[in-house]
Amino acid sequence: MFSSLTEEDLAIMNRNRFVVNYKPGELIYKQGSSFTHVISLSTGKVKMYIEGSRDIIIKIAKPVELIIGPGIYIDQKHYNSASALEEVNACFIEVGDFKEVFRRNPRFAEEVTREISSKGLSTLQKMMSLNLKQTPGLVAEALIHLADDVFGTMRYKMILSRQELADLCGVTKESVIRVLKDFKHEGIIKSEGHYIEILDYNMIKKISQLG
Amino acid sequence: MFSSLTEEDLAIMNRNRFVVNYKPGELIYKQGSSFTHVISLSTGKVKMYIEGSRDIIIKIAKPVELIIGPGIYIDQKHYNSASALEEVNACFIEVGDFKEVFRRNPRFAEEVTREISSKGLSTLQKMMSLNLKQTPGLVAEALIHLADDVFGTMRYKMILSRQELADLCGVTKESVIRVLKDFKHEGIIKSEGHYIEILDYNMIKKISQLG
DNA sequence: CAATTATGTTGATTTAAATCAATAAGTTTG
DNA sequence: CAAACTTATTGATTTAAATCAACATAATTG
Repeated sequence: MFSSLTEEDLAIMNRNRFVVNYKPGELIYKQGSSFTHVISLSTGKVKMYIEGSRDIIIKIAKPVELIIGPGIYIDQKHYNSASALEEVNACFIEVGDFKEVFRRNPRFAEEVTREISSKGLSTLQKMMSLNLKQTPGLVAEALIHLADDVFGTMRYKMILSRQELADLCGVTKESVIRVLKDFKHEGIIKSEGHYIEILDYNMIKKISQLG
Repeated sequence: MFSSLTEEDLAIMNRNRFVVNYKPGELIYKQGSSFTHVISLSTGKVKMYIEGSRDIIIKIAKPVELIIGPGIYIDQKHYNSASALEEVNACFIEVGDFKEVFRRNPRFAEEVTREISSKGLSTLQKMMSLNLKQTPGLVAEALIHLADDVFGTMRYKMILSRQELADLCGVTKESVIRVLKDFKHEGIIKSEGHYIEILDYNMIKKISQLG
């Protein structure tokens, strides 16, 4: 992802680096708190969410991903919260060290800017969906995000509670449940135990796109 | 805004710089098109909007503001459209020249990253509002944006049509009209001709915050 | 393993806002 | 300046989804 890093650059970022282990459900950082470290997610999936009058899950981050937000060059605050969905190992790099490399290495600076932009854009596009699509489209979109981006398979263990799935869709848990039921009856998805399987990918894609 | 620029930096950006004049209503650039220039808005207000199944106005840009989006370091595409609300003069800087300075001057790079992050964050926060607030709160928020950020006065000429105001609030024009009527009856705002005046700023702020 | 608590499901009701439809007020132009 | 057209306003109706309330299932714990 950051192909431009030299040995020296890496040495700088390793100076104060440390690793932390989180248990499922534990908070990694909280919206509004000080943005002191860039986090490289080594193992385990992470719930990235914005807290407002209700929570909105913007994405499920998976290894190996750099967790960095717009606050790093604004006011050094976090603009979302992150919590572990599974056992997580995360590598913390001091913002000061990170910024030092940013200044040393212009190509890295470009890559970082692209990374921040790219994450911001994905979040924005998610929020656009929440505004434009209705419930079935939103649930379809969430199920596709999980299949394509998070698990990489059509069948996966639903590690989110119904409430969390609702937060990912930006609707109430009752609405999600009803739509899932419909999808099941229409043979688009299957669910057994905690597993969900997308049976008709084309159909669910279509529902997601039509909104 | 970009205090770090040296004479040499400016010379690079001036190499291919040119100015364009737009009449009210004219399109400055279109979502999806190639992001070839960073734009410095010299005079006139600009409507920044995202086109989807319906338009959403993300903000009204005013002079002197740098118009730059996340696409510059992703795929060199525009992720929104911009059109002139008034007569506009805009200064075009080639993306190549801009990026050259970004690489030359690390402090400028930081400032640019902050600028892109900051714009992205504002847009995101607007979209969050659209999701969480209901119509009166959204209309209040839009009126405040115009008063505080765009015009800097409590009384201003409403240069947006009702449809555009609706697009700024993320609701239908009928809904906007009804809420404006309510605000008027409650003595929160006044309108004569094309002018709007906020009479009770505290109240409208409260409505905006409560949602 | 029974009891308690949390999570999930279903149906009934309410509600906010969109849509639909008709009319009014402004603008533009031949 | 009247006709044609666009934009704004108002009221009636529909609709999607939230809320509310009851119950079921699963998970946890003494």
